[in-house]
Amino acid sequence: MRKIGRNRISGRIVETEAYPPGDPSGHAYRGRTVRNQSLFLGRGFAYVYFIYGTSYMLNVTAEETGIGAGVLLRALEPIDGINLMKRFRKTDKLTDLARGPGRLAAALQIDRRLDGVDLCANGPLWLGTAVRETAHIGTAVRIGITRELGRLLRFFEAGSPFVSGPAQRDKKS
DNA sequence: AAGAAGATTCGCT
DNA sequence: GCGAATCTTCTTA
Repeated sequence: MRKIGRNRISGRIVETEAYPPGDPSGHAYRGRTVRNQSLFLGRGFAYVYFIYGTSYMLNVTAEETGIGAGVLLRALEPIDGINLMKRFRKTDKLTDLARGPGRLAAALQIDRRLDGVDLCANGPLWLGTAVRETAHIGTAVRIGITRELGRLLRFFEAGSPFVSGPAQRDKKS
């Protein structure tokens, strides 16, 4: 859920990737830095960073205070504020509004100012409640990383047209 | 102090 | 499918 002034933008999370403690591909692997300090805040905080000179990424922290770990939000199924998302994303195509982590952040107008926000509090960005049940959750390898390639730490709602990636194959099935 | 790599996206072929 | 765009951080000299 995202609140900008009087407007609300929201979507169902349909794709995530886990970056657990000790993962060499995770940003917390080499310890706390100025950039990644939000990862160590405790559970349920936002970790936002800028990458490739083009995109912001949004993570939800996932471990107790002092332990760096997070879950990357990779795709949303748009629910509220669709017209606003279309404006932010400069496209009218529903399935392109938040399919991919950089697009998701752009659709919700997320930048560094939201780094460290408590996602379980009354603020500009938070985790809401499910609007409906999730279909079967598929499992696959993570996208765009160069280490720990074999681990099945990407999760997505099977069959959803709002999920990113080449073929949404469920490696586990 | 300089260079390379990075949890990506977009436009063009 | 391929390469450019473009900023921040970490590594190496």
